[in-house]
Amino acid sequence: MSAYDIKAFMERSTTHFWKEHEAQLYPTLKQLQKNKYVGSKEEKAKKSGVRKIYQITENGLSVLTDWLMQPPDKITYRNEFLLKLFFGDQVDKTVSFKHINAYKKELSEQLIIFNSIQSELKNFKNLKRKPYVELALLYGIMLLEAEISWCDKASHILKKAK
Amino acid sequence: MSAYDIKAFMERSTTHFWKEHEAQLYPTLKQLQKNKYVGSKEEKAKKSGVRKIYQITENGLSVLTDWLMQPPDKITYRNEFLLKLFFGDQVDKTVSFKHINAYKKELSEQLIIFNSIQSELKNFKNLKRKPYVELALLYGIMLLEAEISWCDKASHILKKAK
DNA sequence: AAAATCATGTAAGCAGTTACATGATTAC
DNA sequence: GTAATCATGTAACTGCTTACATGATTTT
Repeated sequence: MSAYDIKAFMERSTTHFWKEHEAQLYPTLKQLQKNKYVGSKEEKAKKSGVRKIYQITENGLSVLTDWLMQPPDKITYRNEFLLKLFFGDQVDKTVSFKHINAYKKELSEQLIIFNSIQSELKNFKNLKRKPYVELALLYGIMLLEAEISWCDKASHILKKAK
Repeated sequence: MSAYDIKAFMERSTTHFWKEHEAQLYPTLKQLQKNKYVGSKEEKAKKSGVRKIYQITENGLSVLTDWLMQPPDKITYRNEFLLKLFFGDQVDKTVSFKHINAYKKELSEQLIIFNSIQSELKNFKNLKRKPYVELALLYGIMLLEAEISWCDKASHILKKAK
């Protein structure tokens, strides 16, 4: 794939749990090539100039699978929404209600999208990767549902608080 | 509070949704003071040297409350666990099972901790901030429960996948 | 005697973000 | 004609992480 293709692929598939900026993608691929984890060839681009097509090397694949097999690193999780809510006593209570309601709306919209992706996925019968896509999607759906139900409880807690 | 106090406070309270490294804390406070958002005075430290006690200024408080009132920014969410699982087709299926089981174990241990914090919190009767602490804690508990139940479903999906 | 706590920070390197720059083609 | 798509990247800045440095006191 080209950097551009990778970007499009990520936007379609990993965007909800892993994003990269284009400005990070180009130098990263260059670095990977320097380390011989990927090779590249050039093609005529559809509209102008050249497309650089990258392909993983044998060594790159072995490094990748090694990485996939190791337990995931604990990476920093940050939730600005919760941070603001946690210090909600510094502002008027209506502010927290607004934040919760806006958050719930976003979550609900996202859930609709995930549910429709799930329906579409059922039509793909002979996709080898299907169960792995399903897992990630189900994770998204279940977490969204939990967050939505938290929103309702949270509003309730705030309401009865003096 | 001093930088050291802030660090201790964060570890007790915000650690599950916002962490900062000490090495970030010291220069950040310096920057805040330069911008007149905080002032500082020096005290004798308990064990050796001096303690720098920071206090928010009027202007700092007004900037803070303005920030609290604005809807949260969408910050990058990254989940390395899901990323590895998503590409689970590149490695043996047992690898994904292991990842899921290890993840579930971690979540369960965390849930026990959160539940005990929740029990303790009930004893604090006249804490003004209590409902806001409760909200954040409940969020953690509900999300953990959802993730744990996802783990079981995920194992099941993988089991019936060829 | 060693490790943890209290308390301050600096330095170096890597990662992430935003803005900028270029240019053809295609869809509205 | 304007916006979106295809396709590449660079530059400048900001943020994050790891390691290092110092030193007294208290707990194990």
